[in-house]
Amino acid sequence: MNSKYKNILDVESRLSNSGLSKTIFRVDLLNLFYKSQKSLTIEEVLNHFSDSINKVTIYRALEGFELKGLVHKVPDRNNLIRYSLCKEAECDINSHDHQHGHFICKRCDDTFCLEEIKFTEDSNLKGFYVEESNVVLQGYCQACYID
Amino acid sequence: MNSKYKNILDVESRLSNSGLSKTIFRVDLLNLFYKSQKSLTIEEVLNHFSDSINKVTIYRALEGFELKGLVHKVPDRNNLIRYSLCKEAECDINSHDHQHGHFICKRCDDTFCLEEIKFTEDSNLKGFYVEESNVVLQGYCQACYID
DNA sequence: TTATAAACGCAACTCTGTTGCATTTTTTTT
DNA sequence: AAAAAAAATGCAACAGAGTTGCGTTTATAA
Repeated sequence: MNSKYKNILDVESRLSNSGLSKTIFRVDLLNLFYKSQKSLTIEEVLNHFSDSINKVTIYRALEGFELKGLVHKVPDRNNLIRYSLCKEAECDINSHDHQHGHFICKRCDDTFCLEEIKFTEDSNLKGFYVEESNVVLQGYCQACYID
Repeated sequence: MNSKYKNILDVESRLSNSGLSKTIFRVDLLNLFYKSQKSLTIEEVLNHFSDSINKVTIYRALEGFELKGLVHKVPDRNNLIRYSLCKEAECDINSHDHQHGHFICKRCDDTFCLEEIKFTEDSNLKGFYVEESNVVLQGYCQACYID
């Protein structure tokens, strides 16, 4: 059993367990996130499917994935909707729990999840009830940092 | 000399020192940020001026303010353009230097700057050249947290 | 296999933000 | 203080991301 096949199995069970239909497109879409291991905008998803999928379908699929705890929105330099895969241990249908950071590249505009960066909540924060925390770094990623 | 008058003087000199024209609108706009001490969207600015100012003028004024280091963009829950006042000590025409955090309320969608939250850069971050860092917290602000 | 529910595609639409250009206001120069 | 130059403003038209409604198709449950 190769890793690709295993991947698809995992993906299908994640969809089923979340109460989402296992359509060809949704399996491929979730697999795309697993394979690319990066955050994606709607446009990037559209390009990957060579415009064979309607953009509305993409918006709705990702909206559904987010609701079920499969993906989460990440900040985007151009204020676009951008999603990243959730860790199975952190999120589910009931709640998202993200403590990791994000890095936004100022040149390629990509957003990366940084699992090694954790922000520990300061419960002394007066007047704010904090549910999620998120560190956003900006700069240049390896590919774009040529001085 | 009351505080309001003093405020306007400061505002006018900040505009002049930045090489911006002291138009009635721009003085009022910068003053609005000083007085309200919160982040503002274009819509909120439009409402404040009761639509007497063209939206294009607001976009361009804030774009200019940002370029000169007077205001900075802050994350917005609805992916809108949202600005907050810069500290004089931190930013100028040459560069923005923000180390403070932001809190986004999930109910009123407001964004607050949290000066008490600092994120210290981790220079061990492999493969990323970090220029700016920003902590984004989400939850409920005091006004909206009614359990 | 049929009934029910979820997902999809299309078209039209809303909304935020942008661009070009003519006009006005501010600042600089003489 | 007047003229010239530069910056700011308003209008209209536009661009692009994201949304909504609805009829059709596909998947799931009975």
